[in-house]
Amino acid sequence: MKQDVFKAACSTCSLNEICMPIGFSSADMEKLDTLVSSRRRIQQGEVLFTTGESFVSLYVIRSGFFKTSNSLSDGREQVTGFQMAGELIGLDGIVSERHNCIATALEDSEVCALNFSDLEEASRELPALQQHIHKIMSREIVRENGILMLLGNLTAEERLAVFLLNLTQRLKARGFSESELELRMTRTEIGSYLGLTINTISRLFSKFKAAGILDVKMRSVKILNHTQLKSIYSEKL
Amino acid sequence: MKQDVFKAACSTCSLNEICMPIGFSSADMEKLDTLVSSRRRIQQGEVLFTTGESFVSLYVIRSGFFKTSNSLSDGREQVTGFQMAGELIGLDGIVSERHNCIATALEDSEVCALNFSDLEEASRELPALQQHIHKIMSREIVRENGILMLLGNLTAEERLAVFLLNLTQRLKARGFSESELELRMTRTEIGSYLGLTINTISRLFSKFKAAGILDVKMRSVKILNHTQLKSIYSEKL
DNA sequence: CGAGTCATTGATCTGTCTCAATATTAGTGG
DNA sequence: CCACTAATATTGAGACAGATCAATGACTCG
Repeated sequence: MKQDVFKAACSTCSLNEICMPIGFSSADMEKLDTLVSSRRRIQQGEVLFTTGESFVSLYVIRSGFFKTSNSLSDGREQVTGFQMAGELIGLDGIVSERHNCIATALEDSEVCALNFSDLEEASRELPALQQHIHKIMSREIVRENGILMLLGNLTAEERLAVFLLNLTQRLKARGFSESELELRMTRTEIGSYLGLTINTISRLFSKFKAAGILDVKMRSVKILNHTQLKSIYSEKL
Repeated sequence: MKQDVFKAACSTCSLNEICMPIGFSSADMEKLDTLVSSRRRIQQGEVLFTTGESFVSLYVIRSGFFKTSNSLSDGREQVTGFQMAGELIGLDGIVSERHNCIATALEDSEVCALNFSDLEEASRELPALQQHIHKIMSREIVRENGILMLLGNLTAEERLAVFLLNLTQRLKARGFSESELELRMTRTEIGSYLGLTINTISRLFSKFKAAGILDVKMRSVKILNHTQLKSIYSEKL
């Protein structure tokens, strides 16, 4: 099962998160179609936008996988999120009208650009769209709250468990297996996201493997014991 | 200099962040005044809203000081932010229509409740308001990105330095001294926010004091050497 | 096949936590 | 105004999770 073979139909595609909030008439849908100003293909490793660039559009991932990150002047980076098909990137650019992070494709991807001014205009006429935008932004705030909790309170083991469960849950919502996944990111990137080092991540994978919780072969991960993985952190959350 | 003696006039008051984005006619301003459905006084230690409560309004802090936090089932809490006059709380409630954190007053405070449905309705007619709301939400996302960076990459010393500089900067923007401040939160709360323990915070204050950077007497902090405080982290950010 | 990137694993080190004792402050009622 | 109590803060000693350093192994791609 691969993550890069999504269909293009709107009803099943990545856009549905933003295009299809409940309560949309087909007339509304037509209006929405005009918002998608362009589609872009982004190759693995390519940067969709970067810090400081002027902000024009939000991007919905149509297919593929991205990371968002910030970098410190000493070269280190902080990964702030991983996004998959159907998810939106670029919200952090609104406040200053400049992008505030780096969005990098972790596999060959396709995105739809949504001109933000147009989106604002359309949302004035479509309350359902307006509400949807607010909810998406609020959801991002809540998501980041969750990571704060993770970085502030959880042990390395717990963090990796939460990370894997979150990934598989999102994949499941997209119709993929919840027990097998192909990691799109390096150990270093996972580590940065979780506030840990590559060594610790690697050791934890080995540990989980030894405990019979996972089967890990490089980027391919199989969850053998879902219950046990959950129990690693579930007493706390 | 105290933080609880803000004037009530709209032009200088806490509301100006949301009420006064650039480009507002006085007719627009009138419409905005109707949005403020109620004012509430919250005593120190009281909870303004808590996780799970149904979300109706955003709150602008008119005077006082709040913390927002989440709690884990084992009793520990993660402080996700400290808010002062003019700042907005409650954005995390939009997505699920339930509040997603606990907002606690750290001193006697006064807030203005903004009914969110009314706000959405008004923003359909006032593009400047609409844009302002989007920017406020985006700013919150960027703010949290900054904390992720802090928790993921900085040492304890650097975290406390960033924390103090951020606080004084915000106080300065409100007309207060940038070198003297009265902490409204406990060491434990600072620790939770920065992903550290009370012991570490206390030790750091002592260390900064010994180094001549700060003068600390319980909750009252004086910054003696701003440059040195900045230099603790500035090479990285 | 070779070079480069990425991952694993061991040995050691260190920053921060934990535990515990003590000091300071704030609040309460007599 | 003072004693009593609870909450908060400081500080030391020791422990430990995760970092760092370094060597090796595995995979990828031209």
